[in-house]
Amino acid sequence: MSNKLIIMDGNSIAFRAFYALPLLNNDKGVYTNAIYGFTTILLKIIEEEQPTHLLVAFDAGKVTFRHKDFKEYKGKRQKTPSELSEQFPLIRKLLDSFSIKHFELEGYEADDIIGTMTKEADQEKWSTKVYTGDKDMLQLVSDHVHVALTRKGISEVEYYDLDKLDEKYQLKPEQIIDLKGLMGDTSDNIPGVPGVGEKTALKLLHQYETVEKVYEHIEEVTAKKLKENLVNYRDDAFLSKALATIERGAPIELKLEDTVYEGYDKEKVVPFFKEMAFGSLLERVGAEVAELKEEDMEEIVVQTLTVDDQELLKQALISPSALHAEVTEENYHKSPVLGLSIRNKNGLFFVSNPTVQESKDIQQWLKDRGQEKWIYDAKRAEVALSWLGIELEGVHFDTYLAAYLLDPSDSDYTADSIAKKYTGLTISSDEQVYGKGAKRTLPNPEEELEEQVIQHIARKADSIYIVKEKLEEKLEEAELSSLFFELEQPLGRVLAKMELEGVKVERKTLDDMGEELASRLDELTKDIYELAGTEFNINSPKQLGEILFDKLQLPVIKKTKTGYSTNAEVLEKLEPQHEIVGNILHYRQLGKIQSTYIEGLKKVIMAKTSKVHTMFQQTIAATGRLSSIDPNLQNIPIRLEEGRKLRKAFVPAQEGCVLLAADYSQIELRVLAHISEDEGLIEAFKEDKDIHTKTAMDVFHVEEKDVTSLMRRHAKAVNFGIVYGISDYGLSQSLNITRKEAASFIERYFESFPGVKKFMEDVVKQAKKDGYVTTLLHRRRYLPEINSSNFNLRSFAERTAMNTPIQGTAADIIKKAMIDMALKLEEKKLASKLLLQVHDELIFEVPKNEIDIMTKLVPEVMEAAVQLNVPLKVDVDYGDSWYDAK
DNA sequence: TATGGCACGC
DNA sequence: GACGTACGTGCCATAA
Repeated sequence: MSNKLIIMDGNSIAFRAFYALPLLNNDKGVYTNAIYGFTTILLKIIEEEQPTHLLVAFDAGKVTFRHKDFKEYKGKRQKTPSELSEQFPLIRKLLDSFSIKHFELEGYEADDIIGTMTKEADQEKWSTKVYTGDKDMLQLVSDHVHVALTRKGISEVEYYDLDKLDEKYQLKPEQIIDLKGLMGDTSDNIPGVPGVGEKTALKLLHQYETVEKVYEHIEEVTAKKLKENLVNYRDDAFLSKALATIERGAPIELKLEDTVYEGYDKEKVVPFFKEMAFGSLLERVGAEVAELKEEDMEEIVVQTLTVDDQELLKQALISPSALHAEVTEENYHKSPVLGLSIRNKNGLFFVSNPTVQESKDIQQWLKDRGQEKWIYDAKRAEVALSWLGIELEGVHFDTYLAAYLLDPSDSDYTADSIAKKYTGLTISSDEQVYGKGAKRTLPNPEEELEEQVIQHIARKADSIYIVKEKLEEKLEEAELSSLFFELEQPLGRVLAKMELEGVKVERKTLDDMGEELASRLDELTKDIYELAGTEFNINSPKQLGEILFDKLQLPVIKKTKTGYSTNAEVLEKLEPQHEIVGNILHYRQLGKIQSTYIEGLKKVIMAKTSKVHTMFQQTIAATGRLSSIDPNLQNIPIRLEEGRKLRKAFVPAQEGCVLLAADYSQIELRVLAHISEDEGLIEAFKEDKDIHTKTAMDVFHVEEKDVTSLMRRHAKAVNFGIVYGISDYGLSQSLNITRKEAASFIERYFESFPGVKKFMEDVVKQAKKDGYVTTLLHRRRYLPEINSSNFNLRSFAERTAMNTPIQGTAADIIKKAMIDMALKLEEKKLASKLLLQVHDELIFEVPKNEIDIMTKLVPEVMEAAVQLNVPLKVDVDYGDSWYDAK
């Protein structure tokens, strides 16, 4: 078998991994992100390359022979953050556990070790590949030696052989040194020639091949400034070239054969992964240890309730009890309930679906609000049971919502991970029991369940019973109890009723619109094919890119990582250049309406009732906002008339009703005025000024009458940026201006609203100190990256610190308003119903005889949801469809 | 089946 | 040493 050697540039890969991944730490508080990333790459290499020999080279010592020639070498480089340097010993330990050779040599860099080893390997004609993030290494490429450069992220790499190098730079490997000699390298503090970047350097090298030859022909260089710089910085050019040259004859005792790799021993790797808490990687190396199957778990005693066993029913149906309803389908509006489990001081009980349906005792207990229940995802249980005609009341504690409030940035609130996270208790996940993806098989709800499934369902109630106390304590500690008991849990009930009520959507209206769209799309398609001179899939960005930029030779504005960018922003710039572009934009617009909204909505209308029943997700957004799925009713078009017409299909379900929409005007900016106590902003809202115009007046120092529409548009975008926490880059994108200009807009905004500036500074400081930010109602969001040494991660966390109190408080307010409104409707015995929430807007179905009272009541209640130091303002309108309630 | 590009809302 | 920029949902195409 032929030899295959892989050499990893240890420092470079570790750096890459460190900066590509968030600062993970394991349960001991040790940072592990670089180790984790390093391990993923390593596993990938082992799997994909199947090397016979493996070596990891590290830098050693701060001073290398390069410093003798140039003491500023790597001078400007910031010192390695401690969060990373502390991970290096563990990376070595990782390699030891894999029985992989690693090597370092005092006074030399990893580059030189790699240079020397690859030279030997090349002579022996070993197929060799170097994994690194350092472009310099491209100088090592030869027939036998290839280089894999890490790209974005950690696992994406780009492979270089001689052909690829020629294709990309039209250079030979040895010319990489010349390239760097001319252009320098700021990260290593290698000077190069001022004013010479990659483009110029490549041009020179394509013409003259080497630095030496460039100087031999220096008189031929016509560009005056360039020639001057080349002449003046001649020494730097040669020095830089020397510094960039990788040593290929370092005094290394290591022999090629010493790097032999014969596979790793699971017995050694598994303990290390466990120590690092690399759960997912354990699975990847096939550690059976992680596979806790239901049948392997200790069997627990579960008593199955029957309709007649009064004695057992008496034990099971008490207060308080943990209750779990196994609702298996993702969409709980159309899911069976496999059964219930109950855990209390008397033990653990299971109730099959037929028993639930039959037993009046159980149903009575379920709807008795005096019988306290602890539950996981009460809304799911309530809605699914409700579709079966069974009521659920008396939920005192929902572990799902509690886990969300305790850490709203988490992405996994499955019952098993909550149990694991808060009590260390291991129970099976649904995936382990039912399988996932195509292999997911759910038990037939008509048939008796297997013991394994009953155990699984029972264990969930068991875990709820155990984890509840812990969660309750934690909520109290984090001052989240009232948010939990008075806001989030009651809101869950309100949402359940909204979802169950559903919204009527007229299929006929959608059909008609769909037909018209289809024929217009047909026309557009024909025109586009005609203009393109060929038929292609307009929906494929890849094919579209080829047509626009290869065939029609339109200028490339932006690239994505897979090819040309063809998004609306790009197309709008190209629109004047070719007739086809406008057609494509229009096609996209109509196509979106057709596929996502017309066809998408039709799929989810329940035939019987003509209604759609969304699911409001209460644990997704870290700011506290809701989201809506299946269908998403929070993104129905409104901006453009063609899409807005869709709203005509959303109508009252009941005869003699209208739809009423009430939206908060500028709620986020009012919240900002309140929190920041900025005088100018407060006054603007007290006087109910047009806030964007007011912003423009202050930022551009003009009178109201002199505010142009452009100024207002810019001011509006700045306000938008403040509300959504976008960066100067984001603002520059949305206004199509330079980043500098955007930054100066933001600066001028802060000058005009000093209170806002102070708030932003204070909240970031506070977040750095406490590690989290809060909203008006104490919602909390942790920002572990706010003290990161990584500029990007830190900046992002800082913007989040500024934005979350604003957006989160707005979310608190409308949630409170929803609860208040639900109470009001009940109290006043009104027949009006709350149907939808769209972040700052509530939609009701209102009988005509209640229109007068509701148009008054809804704004009143919404505006009084909380008291701020500026008024809240609500606009209201109603009509025969959502379209007409504008 | 997973991922990327794109577009809709706030 | 790298670099990517409110969020969430859902569609389509494409690669794996």
